[in-house]
Amino acid sequence: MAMKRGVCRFGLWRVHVSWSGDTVYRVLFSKTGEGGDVPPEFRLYFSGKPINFGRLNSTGTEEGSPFAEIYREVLKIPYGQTATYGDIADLTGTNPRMVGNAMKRNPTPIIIPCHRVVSKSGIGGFTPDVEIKKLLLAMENANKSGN
DNA sequence: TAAACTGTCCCGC
DNA sequence: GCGGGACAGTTTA
Repeated sequence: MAMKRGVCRFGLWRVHVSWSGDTVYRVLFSKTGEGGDVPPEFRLYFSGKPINFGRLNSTGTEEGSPFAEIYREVLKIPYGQTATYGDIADLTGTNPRMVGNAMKRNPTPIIIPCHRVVSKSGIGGFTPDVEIKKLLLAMENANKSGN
């Protein structure tokens, strides 16, 4: 199956998705770009629907990846809720620094909801821009309970 | 308030 | 192929 590439709008940002069928290979944020198809889950999610991406597979989460266990725990965080780096570190038997590292290396943000992992005393960080994280959390918080 | 701790990836040799 | 530095945090002194 040929890999497709599409762009979905999220506020001022554009979400570039490389995917094929029900597998997502890469999710990137930028301020430019348009056109192409993205999986329907993305359009629903960015339109404010409290959906999950359970149908979609994403690369980087398969066994063998050093961060697989961390990603697996992050995937369990429900829509509209957050966990701290320390929580994930505790669950996976590593340390918070490692969790932040794993989030940064995460090839498919949104699907792996790294924006739901926050610092114990703040929002933490986000690549390429923490502003995206703030927007995502605000959106989920506004829609999680029937709006 | 400052420093140690941690595991992995990336870059330079 | 190997070694040093960097990193989206937390805890302790």
